[in-house]
Amino acid sequence: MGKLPREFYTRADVLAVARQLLGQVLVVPAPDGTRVSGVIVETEAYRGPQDRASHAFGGRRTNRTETMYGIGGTAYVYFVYGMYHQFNVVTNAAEVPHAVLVRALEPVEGIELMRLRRPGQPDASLTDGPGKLCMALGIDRTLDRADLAGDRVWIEEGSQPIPRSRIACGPRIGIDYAGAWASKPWRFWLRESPSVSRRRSPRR
DNA sequence: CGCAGGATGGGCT
DNA sequence: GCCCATCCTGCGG
Repeated sequence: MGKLPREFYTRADVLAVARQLLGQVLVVPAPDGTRVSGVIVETEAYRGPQDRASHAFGGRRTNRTETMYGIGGTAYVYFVYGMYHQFNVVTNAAEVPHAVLVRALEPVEGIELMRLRRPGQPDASLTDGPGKLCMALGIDRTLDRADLAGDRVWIEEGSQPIPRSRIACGPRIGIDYAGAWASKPWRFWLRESPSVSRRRSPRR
């Protein structure tokens, strides 16, 4: 399976990109060169500068948010809560700060290494959250601004197309401060996936 | 199972 | 000095 082409990311509709990232495969090579990967099963769209929940709300442009003003197909990785990282994909043209947060994966390759990186955790929670998947794949700020067309982190086409009926949507998580924007249904997930994040979405 | 509380540090007002 | 696009543990039912 090949890497998703630049044109996948540079499209103007960040909601479409967020939906269509479901089923694709996020890959990060381990230090020994082996692959650690997972199928993307949950995403959220962030549409700055209008979107109050976006770090780029109001056109805010700082050293951290500068990444989002790059061209679609760039990794935006930042640090939160003093101990976690979040992996996002920049979309749209340069200077348009849109991005998609990857919230959960279904582990595919490198599961042994994921277990070492997530000691004491059951397999079911190796990558079922945005901070967890970064730990499992070894994603940190050194990957901020990485080009997804490069060889440090990338996304490959999944093996099967995802029918629309398998995709669910709802409000984004952890952005209650964002007023009306907090209720927009810009979170997308694969309905039947056991790996979708648990927080505020109790299993069945 | 659910929920409360703590950890922990960079980013920005 | 306050705010987080979170996770984990421990405790109660």
